[in-house]
Amino acid sequence: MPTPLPPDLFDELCPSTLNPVRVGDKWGAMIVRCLEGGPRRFSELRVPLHGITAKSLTTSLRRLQRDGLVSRNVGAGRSPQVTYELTPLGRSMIEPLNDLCAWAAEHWDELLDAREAADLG
Amino acid sequence: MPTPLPPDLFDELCPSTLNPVRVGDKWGAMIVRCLEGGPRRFSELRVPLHGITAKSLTTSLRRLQRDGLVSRNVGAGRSPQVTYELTPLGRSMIEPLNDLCAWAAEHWDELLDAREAADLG
DNA sequence: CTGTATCCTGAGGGATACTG
DNA sequence: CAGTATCCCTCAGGATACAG
Repeated sequence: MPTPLPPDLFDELCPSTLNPVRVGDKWGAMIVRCLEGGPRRFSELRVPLHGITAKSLTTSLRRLQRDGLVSRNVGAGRSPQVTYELTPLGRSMIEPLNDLCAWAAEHWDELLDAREAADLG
Repeated sequence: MPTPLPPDLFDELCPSTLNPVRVGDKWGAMIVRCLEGGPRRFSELRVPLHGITAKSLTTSLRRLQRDGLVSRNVGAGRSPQVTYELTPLGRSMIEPLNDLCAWAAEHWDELLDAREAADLG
């Protein structure tokens, strides 16, 4: 049962981005986390990852599919209806991934402060 | 108290690489893990990360320094003696990072199989 | 030993336009 | 709606040579 996606998951100042810890390509970890709540449609994923182009999202999704983390399911209607979903393997990644995100969130201020201090000196 | 570094930490087929899960830049996570055992010298780090050029290692180390994860210490001798060490912040990252590495190691075969199957079909 | 400087190539990834 | 096609540009990062 999907829960609503946040409107703006990707924000340079948001700890959930895992910045400066990037997992996979630029969007990989974010997409996995977006799928934690359940299957999502292509256009639905673009909202929280605001700024992502269709091309980039496609590329990242294909990459996750290739590694067996995400599955692609095509609906039966006349109009396109495609959902993406975590595979069991993908779901198994959620816990350690969220833990790393939690670390980033917890130490976010320290990371920003260190970076700011380094950029001054 | 530093323990010996493995001679070949970076291997495309080695689960410790976190491939296809890349943290930070190409070498960031590997370096952090190399420093888990204690302070290391520049040239010492190049061994397990075999293949890394001085330039790439410098770049990655500077990046980790900038984020406050690694500190750089210059020895007092006449000849250059530089060691790199995890900061408290860097050490706090070890646990979630190792957990993610453990996940990759545990599911390594599945990841490789999925990739191989995808590349065939 | 610990880097820096320079060159070079490929991959990442955004913008835009177009398609079934 | 869910992509694909094309263009283009930046940055990561390897090779090599050189320096303090």
